[in-house]
Amino acid sequence: MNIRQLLSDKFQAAMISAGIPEDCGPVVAPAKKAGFGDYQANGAMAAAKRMGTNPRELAGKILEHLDKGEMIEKVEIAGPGFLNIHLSQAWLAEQLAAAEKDPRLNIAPAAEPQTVVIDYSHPNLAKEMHVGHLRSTIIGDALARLLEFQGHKVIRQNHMGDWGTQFGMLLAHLSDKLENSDAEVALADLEAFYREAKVRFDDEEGFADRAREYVVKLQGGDPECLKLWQQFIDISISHSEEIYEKLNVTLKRSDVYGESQYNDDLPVLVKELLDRGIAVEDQGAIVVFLEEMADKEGNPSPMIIQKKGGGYLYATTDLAAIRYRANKLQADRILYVVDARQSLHLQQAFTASRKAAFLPENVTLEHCAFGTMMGDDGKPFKTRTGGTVKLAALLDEAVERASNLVAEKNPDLDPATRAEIARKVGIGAVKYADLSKTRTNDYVFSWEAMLSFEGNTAPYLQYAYTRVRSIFRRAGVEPSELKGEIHLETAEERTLAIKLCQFGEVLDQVAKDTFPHVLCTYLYDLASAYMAFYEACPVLKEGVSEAQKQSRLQLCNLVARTIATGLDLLGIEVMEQM
RNA sequence: GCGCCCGUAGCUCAGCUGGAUAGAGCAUCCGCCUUCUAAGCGGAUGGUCGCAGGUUCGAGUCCUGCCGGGCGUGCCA
Repeated sequence: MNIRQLLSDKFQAAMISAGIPEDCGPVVAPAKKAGFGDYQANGAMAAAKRMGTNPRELAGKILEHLDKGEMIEKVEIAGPGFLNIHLSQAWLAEQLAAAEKDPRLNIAPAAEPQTVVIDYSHPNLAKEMHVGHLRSTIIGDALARLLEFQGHKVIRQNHMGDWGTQFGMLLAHLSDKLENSDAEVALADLEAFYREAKVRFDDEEGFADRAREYVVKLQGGDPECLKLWQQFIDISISHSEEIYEKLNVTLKRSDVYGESQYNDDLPVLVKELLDRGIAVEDQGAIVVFLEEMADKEGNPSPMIIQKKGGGYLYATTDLAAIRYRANKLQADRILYVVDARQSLHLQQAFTASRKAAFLPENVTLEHCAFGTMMGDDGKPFKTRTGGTVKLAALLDEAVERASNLVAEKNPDLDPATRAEIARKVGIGAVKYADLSKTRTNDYVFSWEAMLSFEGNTAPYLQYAYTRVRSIFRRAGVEPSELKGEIHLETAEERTLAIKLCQFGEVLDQVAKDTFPHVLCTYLYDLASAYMAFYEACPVLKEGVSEAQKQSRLQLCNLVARTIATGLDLLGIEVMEQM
């Protein structure tokens, strides 16, 4: 259920009946301030300007043609031509009752389900996952969950960096190591392994040459070499899986479709582009010149797809991936949850793939860009010594910090429960801190802010959830036993009711714009509205009638379910107590 | 040089297709626990929305120019 859409349709229809051109939108939005109704329609003023008439009069005319239905209680004209919409109390209560009965909270699955490919996480197998992979993994996973909930077919693509010249050095080193141990042991610490290989590559006589031989052998499909490489891949993926597990991320081994998968297609693709005249040789390299992205002087933007020496680049792989996703995977929509700094490269890949007609025109390519994670000092997030922060260490620290706080707030919990709560709170805090910021901006990673548990944080939402659950425990009632109508008597109940009813339109918006922070803001507003309700509207206390109690318990339950569902779509867990 | 992004309260951030008096949280100050978890609630303080023009009934939002910061920019990913 999408209130905004329903109102937009109604007002659009009224505007057309009133003789207003169809391309004048109704501009419906939730009311900006208390006292301006629940929603407002601001389209009359722009329309009046277009038509050269008086906006207030036009607003009145729209009202004459408006079908208020069951939904709208009244509409008032205000100021220069604002239409302040008051929703019907009975209608709101009906919607809540429907949500209460519906496992999906009255959220209908998408009318036209799409196949959505989401490219996210993409760790580099030569290195352990570090903070650089965090945002893509968290944001991508949230989008995957949300689109899936909406009924779309989501295909996760973990475009792992499992190929490239650095593998020569790694395989040469691994080959030596395997004389004394097995791969599992040799690769227990990927970072150390990488460093050792790098040192040998730089310093050891003859090693660099061997590394280069391995590259050639690997690319030539040498079985021994492929076997080594496969072991490397398997163990590296296991490392990533541990992180995904800790992070509560849905990526599985079967979602891995690494760069190497496109190897066979690269020469084919380059040849095809050359044959079709889309790519040309220039200074020894094969280049696609994109006039579509030309600069002021008209110089086309160059995209190299094959190096002078014959090697391929990630641009080549990206083109192959687009073709694969659009055609083999039959995607309607392809999302790239990739660092904003790669914006130009992706634009080039998108433009080139259009130019080459690698995908049907109606298939969209969307760069869901995100900014850099910064430290408290405003510089890219690093360890004290300037090193890369490993994700495993970061997550452990989050849980440990949360554990200390849980122990402080609630010392009576048994150790096992405490550990479980600390895990959910710590991981949730890290994820929520990231998801709640506009993804395109850089963001400051601060333990203090995310674990202060105050304001717009995961623990605040989790706490709101436990408050509801606590009421049910105390009442000795199961949500399924609730009965009677929902009454919206106080201002707090009404505010809460409207918030609850807005869940659907928020999900629609996030699905469309791919900005998870919009969902976070919504959940925070909902939790805040619940906290206010909690203070003002007793549920189990003396003097509360049975009917009122039943009504309020239903509101409580809807809050809990909406928060739990919303957080679940963000990949964050809730708990019964904290 | 060119391109993209950012600049909103002391700090961290919202502000949706241009709309009514620019909003939260943190910090600071003042209140609220014998009753549903105070990881909470209510209130106060705090902003020439980087600067200057322009578009119009109306600009934090759109356009132009400048200032400041970040990132990217032909053979890494």
